[in-house]
Amino acid sequence: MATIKDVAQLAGVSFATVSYVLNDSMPVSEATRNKVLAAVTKLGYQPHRQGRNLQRQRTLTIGVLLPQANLLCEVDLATWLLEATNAATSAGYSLLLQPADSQARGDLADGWISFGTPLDPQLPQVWALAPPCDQPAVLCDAAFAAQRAVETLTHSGMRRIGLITLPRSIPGSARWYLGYRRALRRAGLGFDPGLVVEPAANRFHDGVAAYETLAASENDYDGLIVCGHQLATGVVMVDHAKVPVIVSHSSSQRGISGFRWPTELWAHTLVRKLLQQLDGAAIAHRTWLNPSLVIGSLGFKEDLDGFNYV
Amino acid sequence: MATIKDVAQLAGVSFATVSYVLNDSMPVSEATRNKVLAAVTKLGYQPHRQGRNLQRQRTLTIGVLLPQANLLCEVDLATWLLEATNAATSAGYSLLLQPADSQARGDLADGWISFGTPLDPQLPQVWALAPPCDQPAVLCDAAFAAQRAVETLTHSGMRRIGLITLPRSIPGSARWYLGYRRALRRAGLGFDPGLVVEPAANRFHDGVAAYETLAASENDYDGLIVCGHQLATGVVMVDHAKVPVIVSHSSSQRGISGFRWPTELWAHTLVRKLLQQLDGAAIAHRTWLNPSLVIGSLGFKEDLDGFNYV
DNA sequence: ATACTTTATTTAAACGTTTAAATAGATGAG
DNA sequence: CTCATCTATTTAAACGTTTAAATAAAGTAT
Repeated sequence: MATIKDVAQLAGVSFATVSYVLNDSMPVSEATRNKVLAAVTKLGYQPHRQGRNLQRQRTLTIGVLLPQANLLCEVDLATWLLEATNAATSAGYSLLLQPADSQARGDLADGWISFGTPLDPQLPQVWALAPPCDQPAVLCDAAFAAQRAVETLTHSGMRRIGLITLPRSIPGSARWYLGYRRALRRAGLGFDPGLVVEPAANRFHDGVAAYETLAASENDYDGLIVCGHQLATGVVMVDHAKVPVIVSHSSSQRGISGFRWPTELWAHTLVRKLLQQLDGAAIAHRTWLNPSLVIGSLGFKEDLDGFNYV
Repeated sequence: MATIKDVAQLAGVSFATVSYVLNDSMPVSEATRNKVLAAVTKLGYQPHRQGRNLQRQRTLTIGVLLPQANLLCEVDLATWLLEATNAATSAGYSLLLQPADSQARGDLADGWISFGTPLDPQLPQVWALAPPCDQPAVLCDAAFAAQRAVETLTHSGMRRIGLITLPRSIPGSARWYLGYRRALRRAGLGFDPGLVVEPAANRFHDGVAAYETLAASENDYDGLIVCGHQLATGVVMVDHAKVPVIVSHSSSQRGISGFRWPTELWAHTLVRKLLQQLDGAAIAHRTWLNPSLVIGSLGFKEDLDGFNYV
């Protein structure tokens, strides 16, 4: 592995000059610059991260605090990580994984991000140590989705909207409920507890069970919202498409309406914001990213005329 | 952030002595050792990773090459990463994420691992640069699962076993097919192409379609194997439980038999092996981890007496 | 007591880089 | 021709650690 000294020797200059060329931190004559660059390419020289960091007091690394369990069932952690990695890499940084409950964060990274939204009151307790409070707040809110779903249905004339929530043990579940209630209030509709079913767990057949509970009850509903990928799969399986259904995750599986979560954009934005913050820029206090509703082809669009959401 | 010099000063010794105490690399008298340790705890000193690495030529970091798409549909990348992180952290290492197609790997990490199995011939082409060929081979093979599934069914007297494979576009799909054919051969059963259906894609309703194709064909089958989580969900949804079914992923959703993939153990073992390799130990050429078959309660166990797999 | 060994500690060099300060070389003004 | 000014380059210190080599202090054999 070639060092800066090898480059300097080959180019016949001092290694400080090489550094100046590479960092543009001092004026260098055209002639020497060319000599240096030639030597760099010839040797395939790449600056040594550790050595550079030692001086600059920068690690060129972004830490990711990884919770022991996937906190956010709206978004796929793998996709999120991949996109965060891409964003970091293209800025010359790399991503360092650290368990959220581990001790030493210290000087391993210049800044820390975490996978999760600070909105849910349940979330903080998952972090053993203090949460990364200086993380730029990029928010992607399930309450928005719930609200949007309700609005979509009420704009189309529905008045009694059923909700199959996530079990309350799941972080983030409260946001769905919150958005649902808020939207009902704003639409001037009353809240009927009989229209809300909370499944026992977040699995396929819990969705089926919840759906059957709702259907068997005397509560009539003319629209339905289902949270959670697994639950929704179960519901869609047994649903008779009598009323419009909106699920938490758009899926190509069937023509059901659902949300597309901006996972990639979210990760990307979070990393970019952090980098800006590290550069000393004052960043926006909060950035909101909204899931978008994808209208399906099945049992909904056909029933509703004048429907203009995309 | 306290440095080793601060500790040395407080303890009234040279900073080399501090280093010796902390690394046990030279004999130190009991008295000074105590003085040093007291100073360390008092200042909350933690050795600076970068500085240490510079000298040791070790980064104390393991790189993970992250493919742009999840290669292995048997295993959840998030779980894998989390466990790998835990394993690395407990050994004092951290995990660094790098896109598989990025250029500079160089000196960012002491060793590299990747998510994927080197068994499938399709896999290498996903890596833009050379695959991390010195990665310890910890293998978790879908062919084994397929084979085991066939054996389980044939041991119970089934003779005509249907297979809903993964689409061949998906890396790893070939392993299922391979194991299936191998097991048939070993069981002395002929191969009937009519019993194998390859869905168009790896989605819920492709599973449904594949199942219906198989059911509608004139080919009778007395057992069924379904690969892929999504496909299996679809199949299970429409299956009438007439014949025993084994799916690729055990799931608590319903009492269907399926495999549990040792994701955590896999990640853990891979990291441990790499660390041993870095320490200069000669490690086993290949380590095999096998998925275990979880027998479900539905439509299978009841039909088969004398069933002793767990 | 002197020389030799052993043990505990310190000094100093090294790792690969950046960067402040020093120096050399050229240019221009007096 | 000398001095000051500017520019291009080099020297050397620094970052936080490890570790080989040097030193000091003590113990043991002669």
